[in-house]
Amino acid sequence: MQAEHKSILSLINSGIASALKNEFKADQSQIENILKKTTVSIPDDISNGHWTSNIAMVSAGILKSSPRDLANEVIKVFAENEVFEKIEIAGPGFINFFLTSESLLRQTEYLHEQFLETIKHINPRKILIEFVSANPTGPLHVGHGRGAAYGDALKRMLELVGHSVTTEYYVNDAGRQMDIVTASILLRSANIGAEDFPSACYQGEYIKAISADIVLTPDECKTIEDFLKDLPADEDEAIDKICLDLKNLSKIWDSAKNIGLQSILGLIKKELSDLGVDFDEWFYESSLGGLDDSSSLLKQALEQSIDTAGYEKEGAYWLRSTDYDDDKDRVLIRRDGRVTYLASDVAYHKNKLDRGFDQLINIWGADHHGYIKRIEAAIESVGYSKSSLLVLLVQFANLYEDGKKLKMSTRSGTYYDLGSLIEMVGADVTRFFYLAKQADQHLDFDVSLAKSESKDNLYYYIQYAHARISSLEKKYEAAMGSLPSSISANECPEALIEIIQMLMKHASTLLNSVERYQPHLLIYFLRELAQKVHQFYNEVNVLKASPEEASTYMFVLLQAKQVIDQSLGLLGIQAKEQM
RNA sequence: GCGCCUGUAGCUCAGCUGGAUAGAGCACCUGGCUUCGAACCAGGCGGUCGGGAGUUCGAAUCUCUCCAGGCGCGCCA
Repeated sequence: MQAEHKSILSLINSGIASALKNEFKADQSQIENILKKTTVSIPDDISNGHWTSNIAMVSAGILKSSPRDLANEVIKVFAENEVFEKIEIAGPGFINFFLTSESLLRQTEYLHEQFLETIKHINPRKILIEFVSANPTGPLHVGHGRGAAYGDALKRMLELVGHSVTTEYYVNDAGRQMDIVTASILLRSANIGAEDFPSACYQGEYIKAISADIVLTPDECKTIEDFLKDLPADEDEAIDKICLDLKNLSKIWDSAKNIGLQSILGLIKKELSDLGVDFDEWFYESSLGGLDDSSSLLKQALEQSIDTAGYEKEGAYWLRSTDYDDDKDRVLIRRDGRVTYLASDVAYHKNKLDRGFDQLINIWGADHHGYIKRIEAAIESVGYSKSSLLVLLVQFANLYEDGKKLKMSTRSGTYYDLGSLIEMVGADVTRFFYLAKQADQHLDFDVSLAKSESKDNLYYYIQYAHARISSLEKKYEAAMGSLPSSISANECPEALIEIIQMLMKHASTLLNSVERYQPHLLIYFLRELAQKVHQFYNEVNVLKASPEEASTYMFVLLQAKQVIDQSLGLLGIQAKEQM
C-alpha cells in the first residue's frame, strides 16, 4: 500500500487529528486544548520508537479517561498502514511508532516535505533586526562581534522559515561621543603633545591616522592650543568646553567630524565584512533632525510622546515610564534644552514601526537590560504596542589564551578588537565559537582552542564529516558515473538508521532553534549528526558494498551533507569540501 | 536594597516551551588504520543536576525560598 502522506510526520499528525475527532469524540475546544500540549517527536532512544507521541497522556486529564485506553483508540487509526512495523503503548502512555526499514529509508526522500509540514503553522512577519549599533568611536570589540554573528544568524534562520527580515545598524552620529571623537581628531591634527592631550579623548592609533587627513594652518593650530588653557578640573567639563570652543571653528569642525565618521564607519564596516556580516540598512541618528526643526522626526515624535505619556517638571520634560514597570520616570529633554539618548530612541523606534515592521528585534549587550522598560514605554507613548519589540540580550565575551584571560583595554599593551580576533582564528571559526553558546550567557572564548586544528575543536569535527562525505561523493561519482537520486535498498545497517533519525530530527531542531532565537541548538545538532556520520563511516565501507546498497548509503549521506551545508550556512559558515 | 542572567561529571559545556535510565568533548585507562580521509571510531572511569520545599501520572526543566557568582540600576551613551 502506498502511503497517503509522503512524510511520516504528516501521516501521524493527520491520524491524530482524525482520532481526536472520530474516536475520542472530543469537542472543538477540547481538541484545541489537547493539540496545544501534544507533541509528535523523535525519541532520543530508538528503542522508544522512530516517532513517539504523548497525546494519550495529555488527553487523559481533559477527556477524563485512562491514557492506555485512549492510546488504543489512536492506534486503531493507523492499523491498516503498512509503513509501520509496529505501534506500541509504553510507559505511562507513550505511543511509539516503529517504521519498517523500507519506509524509514524512504523518509530520506521526503525531508523537504517534512520540513514544510513542520513550519506550516508559522505566520510570516515583517521583521527588523537592529544589532551591533556600536558608537562610531573606534573599531569593534569582541563583544560587538558576538552580537554581529548572532544577529546575522538570526536573520538567515528567520528568513528560512518564511519571515521577511531587514537588518539595520543604528549609527550614533549625533551625540556627545561623536563630538569627543571629532575633538580628539582635531587635537591630534594640531599636534597637541602627549602631556596636554586630554585623557577623556580617544587615544587610539586610528585617531592619529585619521588626523593626518586634516591639514591645519599654523594659526589654527595656535588657536586650538589656546583652547587647552584654563580648563575646568573636572574631566567631563573640560572636554565639553573644548568641544564647545572647537565648534566655533565651524568649517574645520564639520570637516573633521565628517571625515572622522566616515573613516571610523569604514573601519567598522571592514570588520563586519571580514566577519561576513552585511547590513541591509544604516540608520543615522542625525537623520532624526533636531528640536529646532518642527518637521523633524525627533520633534514630531517627542511632541506625541510627551503629549500622551509625558510631563514637565523642574524645567525638564519627562516620560512617565513608571506606567510600564520602569523603576523611575525618565528625562526626554534636559533642563538645558538638549535631548537625551532616550529621546532619540523614542523617535527612532517610532520611525521603525512607521516603516511598517510588525516585529522589532533589538540585540543589545546584556549590560543594557535595564533600558528595556523605558523603551517599551517609549514605544507605547508614540502609539504602538510594546509587544512589537523583542529585546535579545548578548552577554560579553572574554578571550582566553593558554588559560589566561586576554585584557581588552586600550591602555594595556594587548588590545584585542574584532579585527585582530578574526585575523588570529579566521572568520568562520570566530562565528562558530560565538554561536556555539547561548547568546545570553557569558562566553569564554578560548582562542588557543579556536586556533588549534585538532580533534578538540568541534568546528573541525563537524567540517570533517562534511569533507568526508564530499570526498566519498567524488569517488562514488567517478566509479559509478552518476550520483543516486533515490533509495534503492529495503534494508540497511543500524548505523545508517542512526543518521536517518538525525535527518528526520533536523526540521524540528531548526524550528526550535528559530523560535527560541538560539542558533547554538543547531550547532549541537550538527555535532550529533557529524558523530553519526563518522560512526557509519568507520563501520561501513560504501564503495565496497553492492551497487544497490552503495547507492542507498550514498543517497542518505548526501542528504546529511546537504543538511550540514545548509545548517552551517545559516550560521554564516562555509562548509568545507576538503580540509 | 531592587531588577536581569547564571550554578549539571575533575575541566569546558549541551539538555530547560515538563516526558521514558541526565548527555558530549577534554582529562585518565583499554582497544581499532597494508588503500572509501585515524582531524575518526569502539569500550571503561566519572554526577545528592547549588541546598530545601511545592505543583502532578511524571521535575535538571515550572513555582517559592535560601546559598553562591556575574551584570545593571545617571538630566551618560
